[in-house]
Amino acid sequence: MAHCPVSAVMGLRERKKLAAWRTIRSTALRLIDERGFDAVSVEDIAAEAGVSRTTFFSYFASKEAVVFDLDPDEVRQWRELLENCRTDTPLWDALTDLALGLARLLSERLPLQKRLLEQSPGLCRSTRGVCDGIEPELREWLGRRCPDGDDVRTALVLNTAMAAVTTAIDAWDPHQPYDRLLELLSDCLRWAGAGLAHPVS
Amino acid sequence: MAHCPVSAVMGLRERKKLAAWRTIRSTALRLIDERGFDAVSVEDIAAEAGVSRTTFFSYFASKEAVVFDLDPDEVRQWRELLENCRTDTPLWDALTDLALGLARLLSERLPLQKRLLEQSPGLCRSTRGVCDGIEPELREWLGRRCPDGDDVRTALVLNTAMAAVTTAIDAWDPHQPYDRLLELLSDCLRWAGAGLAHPVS
DNA sequence: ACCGAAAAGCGGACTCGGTACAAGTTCTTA
DNA sequence: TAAGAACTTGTACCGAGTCCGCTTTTCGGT
Repeated sequence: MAHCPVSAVMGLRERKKLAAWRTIRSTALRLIDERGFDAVSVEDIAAEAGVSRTTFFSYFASKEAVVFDLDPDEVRQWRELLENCRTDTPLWDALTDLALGLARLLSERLPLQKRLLEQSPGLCRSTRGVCDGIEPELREWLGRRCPDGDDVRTALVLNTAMAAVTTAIDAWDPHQPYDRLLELLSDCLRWAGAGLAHPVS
Repeated sequence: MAHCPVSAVMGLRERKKLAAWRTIRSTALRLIDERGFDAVSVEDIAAEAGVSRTTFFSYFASKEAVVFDLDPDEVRQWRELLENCRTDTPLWDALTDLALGLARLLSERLPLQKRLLEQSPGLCRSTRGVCDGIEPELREWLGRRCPDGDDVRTALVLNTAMAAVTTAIDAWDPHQPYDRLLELLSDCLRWAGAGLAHPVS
């Protein structure tokens, strides 16, 4: 089997699993886009995707997760981004680069997610946001990078960076060009980095 | 009836309502403290408080709300804090004062809430946090104070301040003295105000 | 003191998200 | 090819949250 690259890397099982994941997700996004988050039940999604409700929950931990979870490919790329991150640049610059890199990575999915958020009140009230999925790994990365730093300060840096990213995504209108989002991200991170107590620079 | 101060201000109806609110809330906090958030159902709370499940939901919009909602008295004091806020001090200083004032206001309830959060995984995953209840009014206050400011920057200031407060509350151990929390709040707001890109000052 | 209106409380039925489990099916691997 | 792991499925169950029709309590005017 060594001559067949795909099945050498991924067995049939894994390939089917990924396919099912993507079928469920795309089905869900389509239905939610059509009817709104609250008007689509997990049953509907499962039925339309040709799986059982049980199976849906074996792929996604919650109904919101099907909107916000990252594709395994995206997770892989995000991990690469984290690993290839230079360690000699100042921390805040590194975080800014990561945020912009992530935004480029998600350029396909983010506009849709933004649209769904806007037209689904139930989704806004949800625990999760567009970029919450990456937080645990980012937190771990930060801990590795600042092993002997003040824990409170490290947590503050992370939470503030997340707040800046959230603010930028919030402020962005999905009808605007994607570059506008990158601009907002860059602005928000620069402002937060420079200090909100100072006047605009 | 004008000679009776209490019933002049609040009719029997209102007084009963407030009493019921406080009964439900204190019952809920006691049960949750004893058994943990996830092991107490709304039924349990309602039964123990001597009301029906329906009535519970007429007082609190969700199960989490019974933990996080502010007492009407606290809301009143918080509004006074907002109104009496000086308009000549720099914005970030005003926000810092508000945060510290709020923390003093909630000194009774916050340690308990923090304890409940620590021992109830279901509560952590919740949409709401300890200080989310005040956000809408704070946002409105901020809009009134900066009517002609850049919307994105204003949103960033608010979100960052909230992140700083959340970080401080997170970092605080309820077994520590309450002054330690005020210290953490002050530190986090100072750091965020000075800019996370700068070294510690 | 009484009456009609408004507000609050109640029980019950319902929807839906999420979990547990036991059985069946499909892939892997030795 | 057979044992066994991984995946799917139906069913039953729990609890949060909503809706509705009904009764009880409070309020304002007479």
